[in-house]
Amino acid sequence: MKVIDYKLNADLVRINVVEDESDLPEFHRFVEANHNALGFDTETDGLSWWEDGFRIRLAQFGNAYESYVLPTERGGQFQEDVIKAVGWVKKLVMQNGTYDILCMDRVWGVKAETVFPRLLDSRIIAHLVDSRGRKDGGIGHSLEELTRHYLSAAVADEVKGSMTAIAKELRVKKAEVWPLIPLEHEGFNLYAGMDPVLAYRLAKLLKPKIPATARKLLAYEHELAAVCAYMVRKGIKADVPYVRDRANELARTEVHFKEVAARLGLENINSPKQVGEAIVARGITITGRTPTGQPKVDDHLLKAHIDDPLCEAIYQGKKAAKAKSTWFDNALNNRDSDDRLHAAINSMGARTARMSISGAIPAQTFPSGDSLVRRGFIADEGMSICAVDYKAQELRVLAALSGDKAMKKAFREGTDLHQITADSAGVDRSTGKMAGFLTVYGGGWAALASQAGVSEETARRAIDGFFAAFPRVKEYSEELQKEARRNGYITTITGRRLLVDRQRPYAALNYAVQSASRDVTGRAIIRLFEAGYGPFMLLPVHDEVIFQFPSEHALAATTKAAQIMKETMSGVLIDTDVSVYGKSWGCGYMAKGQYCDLCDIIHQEEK
DNA sequence: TCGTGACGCACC
DNA sequence: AAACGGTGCGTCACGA
Repeated sequence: MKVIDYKLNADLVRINVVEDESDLPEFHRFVEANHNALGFDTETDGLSWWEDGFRIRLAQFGNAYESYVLPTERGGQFQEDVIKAVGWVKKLVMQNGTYDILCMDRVWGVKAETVFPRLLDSRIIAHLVDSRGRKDGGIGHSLEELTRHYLSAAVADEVKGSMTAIAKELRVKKAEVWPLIPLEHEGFNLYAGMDPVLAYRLAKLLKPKIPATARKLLAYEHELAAVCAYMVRKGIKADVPYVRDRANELARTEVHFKEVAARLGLENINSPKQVGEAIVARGITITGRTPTGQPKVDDHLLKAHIDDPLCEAIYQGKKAAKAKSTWFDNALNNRDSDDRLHAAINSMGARTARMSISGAIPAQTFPSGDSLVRRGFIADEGMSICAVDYKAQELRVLAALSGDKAMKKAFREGTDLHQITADSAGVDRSTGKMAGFLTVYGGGWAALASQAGVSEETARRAIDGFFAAFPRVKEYSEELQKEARRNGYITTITGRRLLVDRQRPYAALNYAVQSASRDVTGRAIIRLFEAGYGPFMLLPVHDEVIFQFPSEHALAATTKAAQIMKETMSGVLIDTDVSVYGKSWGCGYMAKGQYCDLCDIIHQEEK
């Protein structure tokens, strides 16, 4: 046994590094003495846990004062004893436990279902205490950020710095250090050994800080994280030939337009500076400015001058390059050995707790107008991709939360809400629609004018018209702002405390609506799981859930799922829509008349 | 060389 | 009176 003593403020923390099998009895005694609750963490090869040959190099258990580091990479008794301890400890305190649980499931075959019920996640607790990231003026939710704020800045610096120093020592990039570092490296052992201690301490310290109204969310958030992890574990099959074809096609497009740009004297289409200069040189005036005062070169400008060959080349070239790398290369590079892709779902991503879906399946950014990207995701043999989405989820939630009579009535009777706004304001429907959405986002007439491309006067009329049609919405927003000014935070309908910036009280309405909507989807995901839909759920995307069902039962099963997902909030039905796509996710996004080579049919309906 | 901020763009 | 909310990611440009 190697012992490292470390000072955390006034406390001494002892890190015991298991070196050979004769050290294991002492580890057993430690686990037995602490079997009610222990901090836990692993150190792995990297982040791509789905790759063959991926290793869990170290596993660490600890309480507030002591930890044990075990070299699981050496397999045998070390790995076996860690698996036993993981199965035995009543409460496992982890920082972002989803990651370690997925690793253990994949690498060791420790079923995630056996670990999640005993997880206490310090990140979930921290989010319920203060949902803001560091950039938003909060503490943040990473182990380093939480340690720095709640425990010790010195320890945060040292632990973070230690891996940077080791990378330097080994002459590799920081991201490459994990598979290379020797298991017995003392700095690595220290870094590893402190993690479960910090997670354990943070959970203990932060749990009492959860606002009383939000305490009931703790169990729910852990369940939700678990169901999301099960979806991540399963993954979605990629249609590799399709994805490869698109990547190659986009590469050709990119090369072509880069050559066009080069002939016209522009070296780098991705450099905003170069692009700006080149466009001005062609006699085009750039009026827009970025927040830092630079000439604004964006989609809007390029589209306005799409007749200019250089503008067209920049626009098309950039678009192709971005699409290729973000969606197609990403998919090809992150497949597992069965050509499945595994998203990273952060079940409490945003400050409103809205989930984020990123990594190998950045579903949040998939183009919604066509099948280009979604076509690359296919159902398993004999299955069909299906989806249930909420109809105008945020507006229905707004109706429920505000209690606006007219808005509730519109949803009850199925009348067109945006037309009501349009009629009230004397504007066209699309402007009325934008006024509604923009109001939920806290926007005003100026934003509407620039976004909808209408005059300031029309924009003012549209916003006024929206509030005239739905007067309770304005009152509700004002009530929330008052609450935010008084307390510095609002409490959502589910009891979540959301801090509101003093300078932006108008954001309170959006927070309330966005967060309540997220919880509508979150509760639905748990109901689906409890009803036995777990094996068929593939991915949540904000206001929808993607499934695959056996093709012969697809419509019936999706319809049943849609029933389960529906709920009534303050008398407003948060209604759902059913979609049965086909063999690929893209089948639902195909244009009318477009032929689908997978399903071997011509699509009749436009999305 | 690496990390980070700025920017732009894909979404809900 | 007015106020554009929330993400992830790729690239460039800059500074430690």
